[in-house]
Amino acid sequence: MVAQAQRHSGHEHPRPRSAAVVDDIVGQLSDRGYRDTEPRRLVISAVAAQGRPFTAEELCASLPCVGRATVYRGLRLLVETDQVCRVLLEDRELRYQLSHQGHHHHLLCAVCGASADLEGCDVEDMLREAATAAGFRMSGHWLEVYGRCGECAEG
Amino acid sequence: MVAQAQRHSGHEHPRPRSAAVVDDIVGQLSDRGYRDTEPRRLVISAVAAQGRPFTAEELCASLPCVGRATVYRGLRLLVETDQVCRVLLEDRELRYQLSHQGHHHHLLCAVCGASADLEGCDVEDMLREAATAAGFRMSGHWLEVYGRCGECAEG
DNA sequence: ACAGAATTGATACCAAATATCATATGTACA
DNA sequence: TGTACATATGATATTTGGTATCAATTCTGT
Ligand SMILES: [Mn+2]
Ligand SMILES: [Mn+2]
Ligand SMILES: [Zn+2]
Ligand SMILES: [Zn+2]
Repeated sequence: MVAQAQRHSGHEHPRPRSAAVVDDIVGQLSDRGYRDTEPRRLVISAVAAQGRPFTAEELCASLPCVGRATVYRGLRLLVETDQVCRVLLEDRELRYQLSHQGHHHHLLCAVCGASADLEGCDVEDMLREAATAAGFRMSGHWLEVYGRCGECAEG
Repeated sequence: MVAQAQRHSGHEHPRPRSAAVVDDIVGQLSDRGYRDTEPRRLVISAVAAQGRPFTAEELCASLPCVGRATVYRGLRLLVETDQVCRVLLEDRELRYQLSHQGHHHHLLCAVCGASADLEGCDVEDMLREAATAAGFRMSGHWLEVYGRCGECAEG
């Protein structure tokens, strides 16, 4: 059974102790040898403040005091360390959001941009089997699911 | 059961009667009101000549006598009319290949770039169910499967 | 043929992202 | 507590992939 997990929508309440989230992520990075810098904290803080999937450019716009290159680098680092996951919209626009760890996929609302995680990827076995049947050895997959969230489906 | 379909690899023999493929596609386009033009035929012919997923830029390079805009427009038209399908690599590079009709997904070899179609998308029901459980109404999905083809898996 | 719509392609333009590289800053350690 | 030096930053230039313009050309139906 695929279970619904964290919802990311503009309607939810502000994340409790956003500073704690930042400290946690900075800590994880420190453990891996990455420095604790002011611009980095600003990027992480801005990421944590987003209510729904955001673009790199949106993040840049919300961080006028941080260089563009630094924002992009920070985002890449966060993705590489699994702190942030990438979300691909139907029009191929790339967005990001805080990761809730582990391999999972996204339900994306085409109307309001909200997303929900589909944790526990049950398609995995089916895909591996199909890949084997085709003579392939599967190493991974990418899946995004598009539709309308409950609110946007009404009307 | 997900079945293996057409293989697209550099190792296969040249497609028989490539001209027939072009005529067929031009015919389909004509039926929909699109004109039979020389540049269009050149684009279709080049598409049909590819042995594996190709980028728009690669196609442009192989068609120095056709304008870039025309190549892009031709490719877009072929995608819109389901003659060609889009393939997304792990690094987000967008490629194209002749479509074997209907909704399906791709098995992509990370080593040699070969692809195989997974026809009959059995994940559909599972995803719709999961989406419903999360309060979404699913309208579509995008799935790519990565790995190694039989040849590249050896060694 | 002809008219008129569709198509083309040179060019300009745009957005997203990366490469450069001189400067600034964090961290380990003497 | 200072210092050395690797790491990180950010202004800027560049690259990549793709779209908008628009005058000229080419199809297609009559
Ligand atoms: Mn996610
Ligand atoms: Mn395909
Ligand atoms: Zn919505
Ligand atoms: Zn291969």
